[in-house]
Formats: sequence, C-alpha cells, structure tokens
Amino acid sequence: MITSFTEENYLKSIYHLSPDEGTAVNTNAIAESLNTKAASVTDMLKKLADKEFINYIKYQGVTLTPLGRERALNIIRKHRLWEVFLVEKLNFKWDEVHDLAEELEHIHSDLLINRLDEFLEFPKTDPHGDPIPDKNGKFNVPELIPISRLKNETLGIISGVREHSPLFLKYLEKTGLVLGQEITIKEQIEFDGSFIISIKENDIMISREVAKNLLIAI
Amino acid sequence: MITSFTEENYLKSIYHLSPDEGTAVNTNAIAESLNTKAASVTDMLKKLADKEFINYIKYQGVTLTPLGRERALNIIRKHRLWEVFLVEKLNFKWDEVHDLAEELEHIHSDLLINRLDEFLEFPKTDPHGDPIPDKNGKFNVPELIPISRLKNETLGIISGVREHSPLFLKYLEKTGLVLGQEITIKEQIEFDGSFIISIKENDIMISREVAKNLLIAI
DNA sequence: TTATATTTTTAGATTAATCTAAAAATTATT
DNA sequence: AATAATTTTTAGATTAATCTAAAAATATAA
Ligand SMILES: [Mn+2]
Ligand SMILES: [Mn+2]
Ligand SMILES: [Mn+2]
Ligand SMILES: [Mn+2]
Repeated sequence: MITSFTEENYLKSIYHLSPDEGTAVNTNAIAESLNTKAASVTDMLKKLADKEFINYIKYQGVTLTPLGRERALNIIRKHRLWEVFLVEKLNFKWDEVHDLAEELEHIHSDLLINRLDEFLEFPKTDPHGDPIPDKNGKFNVPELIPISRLKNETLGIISGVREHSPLFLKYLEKTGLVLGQEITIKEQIEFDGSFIISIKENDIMISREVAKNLLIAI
Repeated sequence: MITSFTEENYLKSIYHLSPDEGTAVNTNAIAESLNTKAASVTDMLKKLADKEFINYIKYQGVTLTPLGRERALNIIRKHRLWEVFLVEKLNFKWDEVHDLAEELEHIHSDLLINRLDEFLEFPKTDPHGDPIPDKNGKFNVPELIPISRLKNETLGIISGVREHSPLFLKYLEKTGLVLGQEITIKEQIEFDGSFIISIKENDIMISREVAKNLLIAI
C-alpha cells in the first residue's frame, strides 16, 4: 500500500504522540503537532483507518495497527539515517539536519535506505542520540535520565536530548554539552531549580529548563 | 519563488525538449513526455507563465525564460549529482539510479546539493556521461558522436548514451560497452546497418539501433 | 444530575492537479 | 482559397488535502 507524504506525516505524528502501545492519541494533539486543524485531522483519520494503518473509533482517539506502527518506524528509520549521513558525510551541524531529514524521509526506496545504512556502517543512534530502528523495525531504547532527576555527585555521559530545536542544540554545542561528553552533577540551586555541573574540570551553571531536556546515561 | 514537485517536472521537461534556446516547445510534446493530457499541460503552462518561468503565447508553444532555465538546470544538477552518489557511494548500477534520482532531485536545499557536490569531489559527468551543471548552472557539452555516424577504422572512447532505459543500459553492461571503454569501428553491414566494432581485442556485432544510441568521444 | 465547557465530527468551500468532451485556432491538403 | 486534419484551449468535473463555521458527543463542574 503506497502512502502519500501527508499520510506519512500523520503516521509519524501518531507514533510520536503514543506514550505506549495501548493508549489512544487525541485528534487535537495530532492537529497541534502537525500545525493543522482538528477538522482536517478527522478527515485524514478516516482515510488512514480505511487503509488499516490505525484503529479509529469516533470521539475515542486512535492507536496504530501493527501495519501502521511498522510504517511509522520505517519513516523514522529513514529520518534518522539521513540525519547521520548529513552530519557524518556532509559536515552538517546537529542543529541543521532536522528539516532536511523531514524531506528526505519521504523518499520511497527500501533498497536505498538499506544501502545507506550499510554505507554509514549501521549506526545505532542518530546525531541527537535517538535510536535508529533496523530494517526489521527493531531497536533498543537506552535508559536515559534528564539531569533534572539526578542526585548530586552523579557521574554520567550526555547521550540524548528531549528538545530538538536548533536554538537549544546550538546553545548546547557552544557550551560544550555535546553527545559523549562526561559530566558530574555538583549541586542543585533550590531557588530556581538550576544546576551546577562539572564538565572538563570546569563548573558551569545550567538552567532547570536545560536540565530537563538534557539526557544522561549513567 | 517556490516550485512544486509538479512544476519542477514541467520545467525539466520543457528544458529537455528544447533543441536550442529560441525554438518553442509544443503542448503535445510536453504532454507525451510527462504522460499526461494536453489539457492539463495548458493549465500548467498558464501557471508557469504567471510565475515568469516560461514565455507562453497561446497556440504558439513555450520557451523558458532565463529564470526558468536556471531552475531547470538546478533540478538537472541535483538529478545527476544524486545519480553519481548512488553509483559511487552506494554501489548502485547505472541502470538502477534514474527513478530514484527523479525523486531526490526535488529535495529543496542548495546547501545540501553543494555539500554533496563537494563530497563527490565535483564530478563533471553523471553515470551516463551527461554533464553536471555547476552551482552557477555552467557546464560544457562534450562533442560526442553516435557510432552510427562514424567511419571505419575510427578509434574512440565510449562516453555517453542517448537512451537511458534500464534494458539498454543492462545490455551495454553485459556486452562490456561501458563508459571509458576504448573501441574501434571495423565495418558497417550494408544490409541492416549494423556495425562490427572491436573491443578489447575482440570483434563484436551491434545493431544499428544500438549504434545510434552509443556516443563516442574521438 | 443537570448545566457548562471542551473536544470532535460534519457540512460545505477552496485550491492544486488532473481528466473528458467540446470548441477554437492553426496547419496541411485539395 | 476553401476544406479537412491536427493541435491547442476552454468548460466543466473529480480527487486529495485543507479550511471555517456549525452541530454533535463527551467530559467537567455546579
Ligand atoms: Mn530530526
Ligand atoms: Mn534526530
Ligand atoms: Mn537520470
Ligand atoms: Mn543520468
């Protein structure tokens, strides 16, 4: 079954909005994430249900069928592999690749993406630390914890972000908070919830907002 | 001015159908090359004329404006660079890349394509011997002559094809008639216009149809 | 549990790209 | 030059994706 650019974006959005397999995603949430209107979403949900990509009960939200989940993961695989390509081979920065990958993820060819995977030597994560599904849609989610939930004196490695905006990513880069960097939590300031962390022998301060969006492997 | 996938295919088609800058391209020719109907073409021509990509006079056919030509060459540049990438980096065969490049050529990013160009070390021709415009749209057309127009005992190098169908390309590959291969014209058979050529110390026979579509640099 | 607020769906339009059938213009042929 | 053939354009519909405004269903609060 072929899927249009638009249908694929809906599937991806539903996948990203699903906290877990069972719980349904609301019409309004999809509308917001795709910058469209609820009425448009309803129309598309009917279409996706017809094509058996989603389970849709009027007024009750939607869940992905196994087929829909498979398709969503295939698009996410493509997105993340293209991001790796852009950073590793074409020297793009991690804050520059997302919008391009949003276009490239819709190129329809399993052969192309499997060859690209091989060319990149089967990367396990993308430039933002997100896991890349393999050709069967399998991937393992590493246990990452935001700095905001860590205790003092914890030592860990920066391994992911919860926020992908170029502004945030550029700030992290400038501050040296890049993937793979080892850090230690020194102290949380009670007043505003900000943190002092140590990075390469230096102590630096990061806001609570940043601490919530920086993911650590311990 | 942004252009849709469809508009870009029309511009490319008009470019490829232009024998030279001045002479106009007919509605029916465009319709045939895009597998669409003349009525649809007329609608699109009005739109492209509004956007100043073409000069359009009712019933008189169209020519590209400098803007339209620039845009067409940019798409062709992308098409051919992606073909080089697929063959050189992802190990595709020359008969497998065209349809994929038809999709990839519509990815909108000059930065991406210039970085790709650099990554590929600024190739001058694509896997089929066609010239790749540089970022300013400049390219030189090498003087290539079909085998069918060569005299006996001519020595030359296979440097291009006039027909891009996978069937033809696969036949050439199997027969050893690949780009860069040196050949000598031995004899033309008067009866059916076929040729005997020498390649790597062997004499082989090729039909007139093949001879017309194989381009040689002398 | 009735009234109010929120969410979701339907009804009806719009826009881009396409089509068929018919009309108009151009080109070729007597 | 008049007629026939061909090419091109217009008229009117269709389909996918979107929208606004109104109606219907569900959730929340008095
Ligand atoms: Mn991304
Ligand atoms: Mn990413
Ligand atoms: Mn091609
Ligand atoms: Mn080519």
